[in-house]
Amino acid sequence: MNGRRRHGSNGASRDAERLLDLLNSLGSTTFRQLLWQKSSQLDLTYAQSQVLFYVGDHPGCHMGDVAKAFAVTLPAVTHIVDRLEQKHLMQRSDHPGDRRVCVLELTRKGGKVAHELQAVRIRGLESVVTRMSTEDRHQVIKGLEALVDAALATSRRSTS
Amino acid sequence: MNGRRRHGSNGASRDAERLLDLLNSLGSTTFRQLLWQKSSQLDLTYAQSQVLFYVGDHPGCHMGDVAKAFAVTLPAVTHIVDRLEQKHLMQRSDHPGDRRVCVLELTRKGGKVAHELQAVRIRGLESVVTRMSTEDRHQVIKGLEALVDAALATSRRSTS
DNA sequence: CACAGTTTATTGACTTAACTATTTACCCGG
DNA sequence: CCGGGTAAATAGTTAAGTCAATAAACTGTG
Repeated sequence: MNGRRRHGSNGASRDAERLLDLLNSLGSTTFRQLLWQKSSQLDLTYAQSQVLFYVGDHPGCHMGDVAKAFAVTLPAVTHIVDRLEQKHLMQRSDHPGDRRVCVLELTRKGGKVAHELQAVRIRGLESVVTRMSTEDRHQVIKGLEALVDAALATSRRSTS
Repeated sequence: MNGRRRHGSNGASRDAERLLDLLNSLGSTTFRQLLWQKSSQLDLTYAQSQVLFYVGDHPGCHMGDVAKAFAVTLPAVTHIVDRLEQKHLMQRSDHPGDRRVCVLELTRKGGKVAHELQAVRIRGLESVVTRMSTEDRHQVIKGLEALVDAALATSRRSTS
């Protein structure tokens, strides 16, 4: 059924195009504002918020871990952590056993801010999700899971 | 079937959380590299590529249109267009009938670069999409369409 | 132990991109 | 012709990213 299946690449190409369009819409104005408007109100830039969340989820991580997670160089991380430390949201500590490395942790205040920010982001998404049917929600979640899996598999293959 | 449907908001909240996770994965390293690595090879930053694509899709647009599309201020657009013009990828022209406005267009070279970049992006996504089942592809596309629609509806409501 | 090499992070100098506030140029309505 | 509003540019600042060089500490070999 459903003729025209000889070249899978033809369908894949059209799907890829459509998907690119959708991802662009997603990355654009509407969504970014929905998810990040609160950050600027708290005097946090996008990059600072990202690092705040990462360290919140990975307490005890090193500078290099952050750099790898966001695919930026170490000096970039140094600057961002400097600023988060100035705002008393994050703390560098010594690593016992290797005095070269920094151990990163959120301060109590940092934890509170991260939590609050996450709550706002979820509420923003909720206001969108409640406009969707149960079916559509299920579809987008399942679909994105498959997409992310496929992307990870692809990148693993190409980097190994 | 599938009890626990009394408060829709409970399910919506969990869906929103899951969705946020997925969107974060999408925005992170893997995907950004897949879609934007070629830009830096061509000495184009993320912002410059975005504006290049926008003007390619909207020839004859004004500076203010670009600013609105990306939700940035006009001075930001001025600088980016300056740089694209230096690289001979874009051109400002006079608007006949209103000499305040700039009319933007890609040069022939700019059109070529935009086309090439788009092709690379699609190929990158193809390499991911071909790892997905037909069903999953359909699901993610349909799901994202619903999500984008819902987001646009939400933002229209909140800004009006 | 000593010394060479590697790894981890910081510093400095530079570019790009964003902002606010201000200025310039122009259109339009009285 | 003059004032109000709009489109873009300019000036000055901050943030984030790059590369290159440096500092400090671990590691492993002679």
